[in-house]
Amino acid sequence: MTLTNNTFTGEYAYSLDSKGRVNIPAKFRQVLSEDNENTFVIARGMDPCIWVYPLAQWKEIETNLRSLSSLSKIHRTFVRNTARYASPSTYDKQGRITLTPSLIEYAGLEKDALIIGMVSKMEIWNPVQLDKIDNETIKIDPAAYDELAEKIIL
Amino acid sequence: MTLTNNTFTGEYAYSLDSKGRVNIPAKFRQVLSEDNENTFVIARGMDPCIWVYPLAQWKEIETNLRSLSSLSKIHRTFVRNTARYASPSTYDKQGRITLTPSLIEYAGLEKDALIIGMVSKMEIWNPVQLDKIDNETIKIDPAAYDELAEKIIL
DNA sequence: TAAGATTATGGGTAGTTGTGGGTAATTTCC
DNA sequence: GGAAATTACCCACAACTACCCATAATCTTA
Repeated sequence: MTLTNNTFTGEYAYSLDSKGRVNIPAKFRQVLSEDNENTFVIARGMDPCIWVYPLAQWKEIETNLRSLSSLSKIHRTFVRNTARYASPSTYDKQGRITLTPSLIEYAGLEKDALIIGMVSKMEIWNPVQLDKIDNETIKIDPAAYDELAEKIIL
Repeated sequence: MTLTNNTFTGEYAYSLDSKGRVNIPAKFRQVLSEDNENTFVIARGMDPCIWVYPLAQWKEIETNLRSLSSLSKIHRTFVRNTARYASPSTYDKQGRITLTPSLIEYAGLEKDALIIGMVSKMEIWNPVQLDKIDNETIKIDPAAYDELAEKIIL
């Protein structure tokens, strides 16, 4: 089964160990292209979860961030909020990355960690927290979905 | 784990010692290219913090400053305020740079120093002061912020 | 189904990193 | 020119992290 490079789908349940390590699903590692150097960049998600980018993907974001001049306050704030919580993590021989205490706290992670493929990146959730968000999602304005329908063909 | 050269991300809590020294995060030192000669240039940030540039990066800024005509009052003021408080600092065997009393005072630094990767430079903050700024950030135009996010984070 | 391979999880150890302080060289000032 | 103060360089220890190995669980394949 040869899936597209650097494309992540599916849901995996792992545990966070006492040293702050979580496994990266073997299937995700298998589709990683060489230029990612076995490395991911973990960052704060927009929801209370951790975003995990393949290194190459993150580098593109970095390039965009570099183009923002620090003379603008909103630029400074944006760069700070984005870069501040981002940190690279190479997976070990067992296929685990180490999360930072700051991100573990942000995502409210305890023993269980749910990893979700988000196509170009992945998310790490506390399963309990995700359930909560899922229930709220039902309340999303149907009109918003209609608007989306014009952009995405399902 | 080889991240892009001269690119800084993440947040690190260190302490300022009695001699005005702070550690430069090991990860930041590792990605420094040779031509920086283990040297940074520290300067006043636009926010109440210290900006720390790799030497090579600062040299580019100097070039840009030179191109600003002194005929304009705004230019003169800008160049003066930028150059005035800038000073180079080479890190010692333990990886620490020495800050100037003037900059320590400007950033309101005491015992704790928070170092933040800002991609092409880093910032040194008094954590208390940064918290304050963070709270003010909420007042930033959310629409402009979202627009930026959409443009930068693919 | 059984054997081998792969995957998930836990823990030990050596090397690295952060922090404090000491000493010699350099600069400043009277 | 010499004393005091400042700066640059060095050493030492404690805490932490990256790397390695071991074992258990799961999947693959013959």
